[in-house]
Amino acid sequence: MQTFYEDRPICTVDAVILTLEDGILKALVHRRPNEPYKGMWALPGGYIHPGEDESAEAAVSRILRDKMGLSGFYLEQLRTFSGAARDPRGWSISVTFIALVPRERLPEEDDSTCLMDVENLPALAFDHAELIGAAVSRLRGKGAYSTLPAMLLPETFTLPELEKTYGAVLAKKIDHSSFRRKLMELGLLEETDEFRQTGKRPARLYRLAENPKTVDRNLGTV
Amino acid sequence: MQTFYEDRPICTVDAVILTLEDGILKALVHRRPNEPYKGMWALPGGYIHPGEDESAEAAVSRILRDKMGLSGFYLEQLRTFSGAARDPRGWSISVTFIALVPRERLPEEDDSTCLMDVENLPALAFDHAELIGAAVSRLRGKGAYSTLPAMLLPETFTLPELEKTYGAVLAKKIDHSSFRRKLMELGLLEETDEFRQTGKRPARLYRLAENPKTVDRNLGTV
DNA sequence: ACAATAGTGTCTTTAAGACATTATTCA
DNA sequence: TGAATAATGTCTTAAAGACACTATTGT
Repeated sequence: MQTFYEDRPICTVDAVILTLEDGILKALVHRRPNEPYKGMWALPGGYIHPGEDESAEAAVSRILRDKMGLSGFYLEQLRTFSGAARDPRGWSISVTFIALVPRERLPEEDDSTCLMDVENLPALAFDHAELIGAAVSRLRGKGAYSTLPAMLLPETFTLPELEKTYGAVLAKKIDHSSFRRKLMELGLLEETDEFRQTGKRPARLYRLAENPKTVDRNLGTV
Repeated sequence: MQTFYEDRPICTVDAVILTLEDGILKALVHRRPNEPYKGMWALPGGYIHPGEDESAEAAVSRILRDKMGLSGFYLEQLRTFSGAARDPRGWSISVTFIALVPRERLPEEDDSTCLMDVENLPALAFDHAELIGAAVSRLRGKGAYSTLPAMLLPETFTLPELEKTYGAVLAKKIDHSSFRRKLMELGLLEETDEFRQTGKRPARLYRLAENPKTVDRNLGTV
């Protein structure tokens, strides 16, 4: 019976869930409960269910919802990894996605779920370390020219928080004067009349303006 | 027997082959010789052959080589389209690629092969019009910040040719003074000591410097 | 000589970057 | 009142954009 499958690849989706914890960009991994790579850290993912899923996007949404109750987060297709070598079960395709989720919406860490510093990954199952690398590159590349990093924050946030987020994502120091200036000139933010106090002086809360996400100006200054 | 396949999607690759003809950005399409959509214009593509192909990239390379003798061109993964609705044969995945090929390396047009102006597409099979749209957006987006458009030209080219190419890809007028200045300052080009005469004064031929393809400065001025 | 195309020079505007200053809170 | 964090102002530098000019060819 297995032979009937030989000419159709195994089709899976995987998600690189990125978040920010203590100013560090981290990826969510879980211990694989089954073979292959049983017990190893791996990205959340699973088979596409043609009977159930409208598309690969729908498949990954279903899996993240069912496995960890996530919904309403930023999701974008990264790219598709494929080949005979990447999965011992056979020739496989993984349509891979990036999810950006604020830390507080992710589950707590336990024996089977962990947030790994993307700069310091252990050995992972399959080619999952490569997938995380590709996701981080994409986020860094787009980050300086879009409001993508803001997807790592809750709906409202202060400018210092946003600045720190860009700093962590782009791995560089942000000049807050130019940063604010650009955000304001481009109309990327919407002011709220609330404030949040983390340190001394309270900071105003903002939310993203609905309009565009990608801009033509570099938001991450050196 | 068909039933055994039900839980594995159909896996195909498709290529959006873009080229420049008479200053117009065009995509290569061919008439489908078989059902479904027999006789309709469609992108070149085909099934992944797990026994034969190392990866989806290898599959699309094989198909373009076998179907039209193409090799050694610029190829990059665009994204993966998937779902139950896009192919009447069943739930399918198309790993889609962009190929940039100089016009003279493509076959002549005939009854079954045609170059279509990407701004003016007829009805195409499957979701192929959408795939072309996505490819053009990607090229336009990356084009202003990389030497990607140069992949539409032969190995050596003149600066006026390159300028026209950027103009066609980005659909805007290029200021040749700034354009030259940026290319030179960034060291993107390598001078040859040959010239080509198309109009009056002969123009020097350049080739791309091997180094980087993506830069941090906007090469396409208004 | 002149039309046409290739290539250069220079000025203005705009964005980026650096850094100093003012403002508001808590202890 | 002073330490800490939030927010603004201003000057310098660099890139983008506009446009005029010079250079080299064929007719």
